[in-house]
Amino acid sequence: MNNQIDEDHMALISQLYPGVYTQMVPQQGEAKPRRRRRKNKSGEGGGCAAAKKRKLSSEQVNLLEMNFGNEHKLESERKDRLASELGLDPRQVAVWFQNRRARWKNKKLEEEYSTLKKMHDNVVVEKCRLESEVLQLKEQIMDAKKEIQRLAERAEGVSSNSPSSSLSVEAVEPPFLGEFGVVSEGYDNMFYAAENNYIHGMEWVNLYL
DNA sequence: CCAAATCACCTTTTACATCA
DNA sequence: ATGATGTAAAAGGTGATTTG
Repeated sequence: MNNQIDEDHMALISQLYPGVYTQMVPQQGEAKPRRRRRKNKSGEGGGCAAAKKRKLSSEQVNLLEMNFGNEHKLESERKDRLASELGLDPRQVAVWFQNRRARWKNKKLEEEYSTLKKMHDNVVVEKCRLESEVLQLKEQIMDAKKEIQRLAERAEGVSSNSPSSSLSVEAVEPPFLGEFGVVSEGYDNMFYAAENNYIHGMEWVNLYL
């Protein structure tokens, strides 16, 4: 791949002549505020030997990770011990732990969010299921109502001289259908709307599972 | 000292452009 | 036309600094 000199060269060109190539790159994503990169203060060509030393070795990181696994907090005694063990400045160890804690917390939050989202999605699915169940039950009630009506009419026809026809719809309906009667006035549209949208709603939800 | 935000730099990936 | 190569920009990762 590219060597360091080439990369520095590229970086320098893009820094000194922003826009030389950018015009060729078409829109695509749209809107991209980007932090411009500043080069080393010690001048581009030079080596600026000392103050660099980025990137810890994998051995160092492994040991740090092990310690972080045991305990996220870092008492100064452990910090100093770790630092000498790793050949690092205690300050570096402290910074590493700070960054690690912050990034661990972020990760944790993301996991928590995705768990909650899954739970929410499941609740939405369950809600749809219950709504369709309500529709089904409502239909059963209507059928039962019709049946009662039918039986009442038949009974009326057979014994019209009977003084007390306890099978009249009015006599049976109030205690049982009363609250549904109220519901059917105001909420019918909602339920039917739910029925009409039911399949679409479910499919939409499934996209997120 | 800590958490949170941000910076600075490095590496990798992506999207094009150019060339053989 | 097509695969290889070069390049800028974007995205991702991480050590370090600043701020409250």
